[in-house]
Amino acid sequence: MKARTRFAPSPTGYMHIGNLRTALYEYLIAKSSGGAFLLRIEDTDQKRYVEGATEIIYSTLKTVGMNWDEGPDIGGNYGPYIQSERKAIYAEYAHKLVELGGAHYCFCAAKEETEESEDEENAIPSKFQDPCKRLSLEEARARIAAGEPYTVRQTINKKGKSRFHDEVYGDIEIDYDDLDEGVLLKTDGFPTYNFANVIDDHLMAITHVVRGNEYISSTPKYNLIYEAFGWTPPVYVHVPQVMKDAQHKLSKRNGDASFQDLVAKGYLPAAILNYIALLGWNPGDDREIFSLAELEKAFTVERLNKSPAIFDIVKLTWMNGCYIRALTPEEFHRQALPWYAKCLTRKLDLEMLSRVLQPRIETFADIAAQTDFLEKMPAYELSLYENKKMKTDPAVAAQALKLAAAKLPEIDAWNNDNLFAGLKELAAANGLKNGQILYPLRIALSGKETTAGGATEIAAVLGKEETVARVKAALAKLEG
RNA sequence: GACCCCAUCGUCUAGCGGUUAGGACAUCACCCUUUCACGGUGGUAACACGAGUUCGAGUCUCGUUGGGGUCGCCA
Repeated sequence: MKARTRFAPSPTGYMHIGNLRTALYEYLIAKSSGGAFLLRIEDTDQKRYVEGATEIIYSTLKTVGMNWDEGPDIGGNYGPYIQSERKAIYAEYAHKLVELGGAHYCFCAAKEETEESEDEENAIPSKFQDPCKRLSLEEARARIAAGEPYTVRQTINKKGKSRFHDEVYGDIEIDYDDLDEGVLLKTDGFPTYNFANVIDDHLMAITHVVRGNEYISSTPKYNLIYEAFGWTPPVYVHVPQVMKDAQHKLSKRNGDASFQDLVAKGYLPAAILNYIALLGWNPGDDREIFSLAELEKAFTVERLNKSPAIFDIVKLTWMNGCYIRALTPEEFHRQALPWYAKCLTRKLDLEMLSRVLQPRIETFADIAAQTDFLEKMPAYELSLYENKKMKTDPAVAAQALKLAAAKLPEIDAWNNDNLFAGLKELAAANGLKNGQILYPLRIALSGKETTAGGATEIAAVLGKEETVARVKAALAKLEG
């Protein structure tokens, strides 16, 4: 069976990780069955609309390669795909639902927005009992005709248990008495999510509804609407939350990273996508590295998990390192260039630098910390030359650097292999261990005990002139 | 508060009645090595608790505890 799924975000700002993961599962369900993945913009709350949010949604999906088959920008046979353009459709179905007995007109004033009072947490919400339910249809229509503002509110008269099946959570049973008669069509004529999602999913022939498990409790209400219209509900796939820690879910309000933030921090879109796929899903074997195409092949809803998963930036970082190392050297260099531009102005052998950095960094943001000494030689203590393992101290360093200062200008083909061979030879000729010459040289060139790359690699990146200058400066410091 | 959901190493997870409870990240040790990193080897580390069912329970049932969610003219 070819599945039709939809990603239906509301344009309220950035794209958060949990959202993207939901989109991914929707995409995978559709694609693994040879079906269609569509994009629908849920902008029925004009108060929350954020300028540019739709573009973020488009660009995020495109960046990770999740292309949609139908959507606001490309159209399709079930449009329009922006809810604000479907207002008339919802009104039509809302009135029809009233006639079918699944809803009623309501003239109650909107519930006032509760101030953030200190006892808000202690307040016990009670089920709303709508007095308008007793109004006759004629009476209600007369008031509407008279221009009175109204809403369409769901009518729930059923008794007993509502049951539905969820692909992840299994069979769920909720008492009809526990369901709220929520507003379906607002005073402004826009539908609420509770109504629009049912109408659209049916009209757009959606077969699988994938959404956060916070919707489990209200799913029976949606089923009642499907039922009233005589429609078949979709297959439900409720997915667990993506958490920041055991208590809090990942959210922008807590300052948690969005997809855009992660990319800006030097994470590769493919790595982010791979990581979040595994937050709540696993292939059943030990594989962890998946491209989107590979996920399409391996994905099945049966292997979706039902417990919440904590987003672990440390593991994402490791995975990003895997993706960075898997890049071709040319591609790595191309992607590193803008990061170099941010922190380096000196003339350096950047291609050599890329070769040094690629196996050592986990995110592109690591570049700055790994290269700061290249830009400007930092101040350092003479005691840095003291190293037991390398058998060096300031005296050995002075001797080694003096030899190096004489040797380095003679090296013409300035590359790592030549430098290393030359200095190794120099050490042997003078009865020194490799480390006794290379370790002091690194200090002289970097002012650091440890660096990405060895002494000769740093020299290769710095170039002959700067290398010789730094060695001379170090000698002066040692003898000073 | 009512209702719903969840519960294996610190984290992501495998496990679908019989396992020395496996893998990955992190962490520790060692090896490799011009330091670092990569890579390799090995170690520490988990079935929330209590009853039941069963010859046998991480796996099934019930309860307890803990956590999350819903109860908006937000989605």
